[in-house]
Amino acid sequence: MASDAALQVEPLAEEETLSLGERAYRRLRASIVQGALAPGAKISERGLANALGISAQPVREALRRLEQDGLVVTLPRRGTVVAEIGPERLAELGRIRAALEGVAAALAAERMSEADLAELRQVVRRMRAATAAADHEALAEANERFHALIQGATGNLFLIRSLEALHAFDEYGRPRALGSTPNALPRALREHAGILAALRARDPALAETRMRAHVLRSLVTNRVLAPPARARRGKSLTPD
Amino acid sequence: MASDAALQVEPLAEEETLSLGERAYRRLRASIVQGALAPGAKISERGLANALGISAQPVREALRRLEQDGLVVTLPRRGTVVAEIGPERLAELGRIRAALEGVAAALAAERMSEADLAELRQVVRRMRAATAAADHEALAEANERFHALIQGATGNLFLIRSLEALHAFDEYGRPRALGSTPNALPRALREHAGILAALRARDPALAETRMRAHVLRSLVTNRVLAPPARARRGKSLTPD
DNA sequence: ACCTGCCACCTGCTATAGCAGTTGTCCATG
DNA sequence: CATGGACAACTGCTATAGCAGGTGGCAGGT
Repeated sequence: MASDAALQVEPLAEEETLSLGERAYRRLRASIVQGALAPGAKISERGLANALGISAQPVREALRRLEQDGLVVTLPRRGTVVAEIGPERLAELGRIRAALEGVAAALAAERMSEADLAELRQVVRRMRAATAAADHEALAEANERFHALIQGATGNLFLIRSLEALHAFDEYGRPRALGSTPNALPRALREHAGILAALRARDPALAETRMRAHVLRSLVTNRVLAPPARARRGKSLTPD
Repeated sequence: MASDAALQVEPLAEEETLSLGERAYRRLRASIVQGALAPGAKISERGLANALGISAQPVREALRRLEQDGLVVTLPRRGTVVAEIGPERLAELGRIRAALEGVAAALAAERMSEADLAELRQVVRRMRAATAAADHEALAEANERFHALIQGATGNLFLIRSLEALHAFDEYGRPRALGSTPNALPRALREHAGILAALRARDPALAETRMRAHVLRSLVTNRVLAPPARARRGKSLTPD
């Protein structure tokens, strides 16, 4: 009787098996970047603890990690507050992310396995279809997979963790123009294809350049970075 | 257990006012990058705790932060082990650091105050004297201050924290050739002066290029990066 | 000798309690 | 009325205790 049931493998609920500290970390991070916790708001370990129905240690652990991410700042024995993140800080983080994704692409060009390259080709193929159908949801998912594949191919934990933390800022603010220019989709597709080509060619420098330009351009269309007015001029010293 | 002997490291510093978690974090990180804790070594929260004479919570907190840095990896309910960091991983981290320091230099070129620029000039002046006198110790200290000033000028917590974590890897391995080429010192001085010039000129692109090249070159002379075989293929940072 | 199942021990993980600074309020005093 | 100081109520921080899951070894059965 029960033996049959014992053979059944658990459905293994997806993400409910995480530690409380990890869940608190993600939840708090989401609350901050989504604006539910306004900048400057005071955070109390105990307060948050019984608000979440858990103990104070996991909360403290989460706050420490958030502090390392720069999302909160805690003054010893005085309190913890949500850090102020203005548009300029957000732009800085975007530029940092662009640089890191560039390095990731360079490393991936050297180390990526053929299997990963094959999956990447599939992803770009899905992107092409989604672009033609203007399926934004599928496009976002494919885009996520695209970058995750490249980052994962590096195998560098520091790089992956850092980019994950930066990725959380993507939905900061968020009245970002959905109705961007109609040629933004095809352009992004071209850029992705170009990155894939560089990876297949095992050209680290080219992959890095293209990836970085892609991320920067995407940040510009999302209004987090200002359009490069004169930044692209010759890099000569301007005499003062 | 066997890690008890490995815990004996430097007196570290006179900072007694830091939290136990913070001290445990730095101490453990130093033990790992200095090789006192060999890769693959098992770390027990309780074991470390009464080896350090403190409770288990600060230790756990430190381990979580080290995990985010990629220095340890913990399998839930099974144990925590020191991550394997081979030469290739070290090279990756060096390239990441070069990219991040480049971004820091670009941001500093835009935001740096005149006071910071003045101090930076003083630091370069000290470097020049130390280079002439071949005073390695003063040179290292000035170098530290040079980079710290630039990073601090960005005011970006994420950037500063990440670079601090990466900086810890500088003394990983460490049989690095002290008797490097005799022209290494003047070259480093020229590079620092060049970076300073770009910062004074408020040229982000140039500052980034020079800073990144400087860090990469320094990593090459320290034997953590392989010399660029096809070095004349410039990594153009400005996308077209 | 070999498999098997149980059990002590280990691990990370969480909760509770209490310490030590900091801050704000309220009453006493000039 | 203004001012200062002590007390109460916070805060982050640390220690202790105990839970749940995983591992290894030892005994008992085949």
